[in-house]
Amino acid sequence: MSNTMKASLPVIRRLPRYYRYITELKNNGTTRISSSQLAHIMGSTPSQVRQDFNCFGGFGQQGVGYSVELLHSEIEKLLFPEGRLRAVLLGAGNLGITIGNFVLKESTGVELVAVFDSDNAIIGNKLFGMEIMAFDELVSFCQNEHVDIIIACTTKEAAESLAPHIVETGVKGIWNYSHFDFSINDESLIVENVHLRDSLMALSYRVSHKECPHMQE
Amino acid sequence: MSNTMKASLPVIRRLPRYYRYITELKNNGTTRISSSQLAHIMGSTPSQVRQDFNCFGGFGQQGVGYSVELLHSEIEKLLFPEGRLRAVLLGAGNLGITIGNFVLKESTGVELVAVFDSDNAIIGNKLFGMEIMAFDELVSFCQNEHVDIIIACTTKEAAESLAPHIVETGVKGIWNYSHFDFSINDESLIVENVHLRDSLMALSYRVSHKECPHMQE
DNA sequence: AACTGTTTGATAATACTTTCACAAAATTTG
DNA sequence: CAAATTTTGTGAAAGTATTATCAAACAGTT
Repeated sequence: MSNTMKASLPVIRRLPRYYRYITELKNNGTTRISSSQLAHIMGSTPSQVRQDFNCFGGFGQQGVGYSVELLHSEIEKLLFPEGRLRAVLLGAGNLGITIGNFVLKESTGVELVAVFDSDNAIIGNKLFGMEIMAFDELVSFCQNEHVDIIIACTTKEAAESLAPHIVETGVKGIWNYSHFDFSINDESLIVENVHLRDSLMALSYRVSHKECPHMQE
Repeated sequence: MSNTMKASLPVIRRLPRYYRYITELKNNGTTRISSSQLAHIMGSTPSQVRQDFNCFGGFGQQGVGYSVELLHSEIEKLLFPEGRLRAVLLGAGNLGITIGNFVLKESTGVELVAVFDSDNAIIGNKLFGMEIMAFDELVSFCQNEHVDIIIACTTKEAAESLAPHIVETGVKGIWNYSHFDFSINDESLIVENVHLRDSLMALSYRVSHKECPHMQE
């Protein structure tokens, strides 16, 4: 116990899925699970399950398996170590409203604290019980209100024009739905892209070239 | 010219981004680009650009570089070789409407041909100019109307109950927004997951553990 | 028409991820 | 209470993906 190797990105990406299934198991009343059972559920291998958990110190017990309860709480601590993250939404259009709703209703670890838009016609309107603010107010708001992440649901152009000010806001991450790629290596700023168009195109390619790799995503 | 090695998933995932930037270059009036210029734009390396394009036969010219026009049309052919794919939307809720809108307005390679939902209160209503159909009609519709992909924007439960019928529909792929993992190894059926919650959690982890890998997504 | 500088395509080297294999630890059984 | 069984943790091997290297190909120049 205590192999302090750093988690790689593939491991981090699997963590939420572990969390999803383990939460389900916990709600089912399952108290224990082995790496092979979990691998079966996850569609991976027992080795990978053990290797993955070992990145974080390995919370299993030899000969016994893993305690569902412990796994759940440990992974939760990994995903949300400092309580809920404070997020602001940029762009109150169709997509922005949907994502905002999603964060409010379906996300336990993130709370939405403000909404911004560039459209004067809707600035000042209420959305999710908050007054929509103008983009000019973004930097000072983030600085004063300790915002952790920006959720970018704007057009490519809006995102591009906001990009130079992002560092000033002091946020640590961007959940990016815009077609703009925030400068990929700003160090200290983590960008998680959700490029819907790219995802759909990748599907299109794979569907059209069926002999494609059998790798699971 | 003609190194027929198969494209790996990471390469396929980069294709849409190449396409995005190359479309931009084309619209800018740029006619030629070198692997190093393109790598700079993409945030990758010249080696990777050349390696990637070589998976598809390599459409550059030594000493000269790549023709933007040619690149654009070749990648387009790779992404959408058989014209537009026919898609149906499952779930006409908040998310479904947003994604449906996105496909209709922002996607060139995919067309939306029908919408389904389980809620009797909205079945029969018009959405995007189409009448919302019941889930029971899904299989026969897909069989008769040659549907290529299903866009799943339903609840986990709805997706789970539909899963056993998916094979019957004869679709080739699923663009999955539901919290349900369609059985990962159905062979012949390609699933592209857009797990918003997982993506947000991964961001949360990375933001909270800033010493995390500097790998670009 | 030869020379120079550039840039690809292909192969080799490096780095990263996943899988394998087995010793150590715990439980169960005779 | 020892032997058999289970199952983790870990280090090594195998498999992928990325980056570096370099010869061959082309354009432009004198």
